Amino acid sequence: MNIVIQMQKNNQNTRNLLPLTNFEGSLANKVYLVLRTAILSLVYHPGEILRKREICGKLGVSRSPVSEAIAILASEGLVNVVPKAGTYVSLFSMDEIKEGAFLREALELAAVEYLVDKITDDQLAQLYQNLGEQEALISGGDFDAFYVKDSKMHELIMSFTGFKRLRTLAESSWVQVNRARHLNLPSPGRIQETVNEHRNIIKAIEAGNHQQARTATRNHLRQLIKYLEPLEIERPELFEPS
Amino acid sequence: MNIVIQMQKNNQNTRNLLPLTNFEGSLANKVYLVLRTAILSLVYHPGEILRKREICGKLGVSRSPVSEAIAILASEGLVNVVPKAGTYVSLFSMDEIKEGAFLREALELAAVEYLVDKITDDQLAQLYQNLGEQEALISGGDFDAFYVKDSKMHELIMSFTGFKRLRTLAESSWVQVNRARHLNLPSPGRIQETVNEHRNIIKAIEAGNHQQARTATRNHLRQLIKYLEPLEIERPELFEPS
DNA sequence: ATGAATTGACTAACATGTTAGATTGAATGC
DNA sequence: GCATTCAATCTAACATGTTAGTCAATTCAT
Repeated sequence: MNIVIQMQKNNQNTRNLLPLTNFEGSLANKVYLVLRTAILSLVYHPGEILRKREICGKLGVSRSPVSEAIAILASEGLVNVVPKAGTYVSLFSMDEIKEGAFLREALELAAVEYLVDKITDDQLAQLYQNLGEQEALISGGDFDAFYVKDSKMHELIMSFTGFKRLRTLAESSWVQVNRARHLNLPSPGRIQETVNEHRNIIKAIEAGNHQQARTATRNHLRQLIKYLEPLEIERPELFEPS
Repeated sequence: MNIVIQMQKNNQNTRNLLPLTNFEGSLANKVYLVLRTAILSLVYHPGEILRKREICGKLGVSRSPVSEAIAILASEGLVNVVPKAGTYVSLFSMDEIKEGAFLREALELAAVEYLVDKITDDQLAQLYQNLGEQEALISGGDFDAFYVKDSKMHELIMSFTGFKRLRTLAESSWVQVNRARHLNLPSPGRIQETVNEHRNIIKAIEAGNHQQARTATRNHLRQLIKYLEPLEIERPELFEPS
């Protein structure tokens, strides 16, 4: 018995958490970002219990900032707090993933349509610059590097509206989709398709065509869901029973 | 000096906070709802400092739940936490109000468009039922009662999508607009117009007309902003300097 | 073997003590 | 009279102690 407990402790202690110094802001905010990163990259598995004391020890902080961090994670839906019992990493839920995709689509469609009338030449140039960098990565097969550029492009579009909370909100809505994305590797041909979809969006914005911009954006965002839907059958243990 | 302080304390102690028992959930959640209600109804004025100790005393709780409540209010943008200095009720910001309106429009347009294809007969009946109740209130001039029905209708639309977070998110986005709304009384004729706009939305959904549903919803949501824009000039002390 | 009851370990929630940084306003120098 | 300094006072942030609810393993009765 003692041996089993010891093994669990070892497994958890050797778990790979980023150091607090990688992040900025209050201690609570740093802890929040550390935990969020760990949950999104599946270092903590869906359904797993989150041990406050272990986190305190590993990060060298007291329970206050950890509690505050967990409260924020709970409001985002990344963890599930059971009063007086424990905090658990949320299981995937296909309903929540679909809702996240819906919210993201709602926000991004509005952003794109807003930009159709208001985008500046400089902003357009930045988008094309980013698109060029994406193209340069097509043949390399470096999915991670490509994904960074991909995210960056969506961030650019959000920030160009000038609405400060929009980006945060979109990312927070998208978070479950983003976590699920880590479960499967993208197919090689998908990168080329993605770049084409991105180009369609930018061109429609440039052309000032509302309807086309909406269609291109919607089409692009709905691709990912297609790849995620089979996961519920392939990895049922990570999903909420429905 | 002592007299002045005493007067301030009296002013604050007689302030009208709802009792904790009006709300449910954890103590922290109750405190959050008490404070949120007070801020939205302008019991606490924009720019005013929020005294934790006073709140603790008045509600009979310790600082922990109050701190957690304030953290959530801060994430919503209703208060402004200055580290090691103080927490202040956020000033109005026309930019934030416009952003709130943008986000709400994005979400509600998506919801309405979603419902155009998926609404059930029973749901439509509920909307018409609500619309009838609105009509009954037109002549009475009871703005508060009408506003309850108005909010209820938008809630219905959001909930009919089946997306659980959508309603919360829309309300949270809208919160600054909602607070600003308390600053001016609606004009009597506006109620009739509002009901007409609501009817247009429902009819477009019923007709299954995407474009018309979008136009009707957008048109309706953009009315309120027109009434709010003059406030920045009429009540500059409540707004952030821009 | 099986199911209910119980107990003990674990946890979040809450209370309270401590620290450090910001603000304010009075005292000081010019 | 006016700017500057500096100390008293305020606050959020953080640490730690306490309480009470939950859960799971084990025991005990059947």
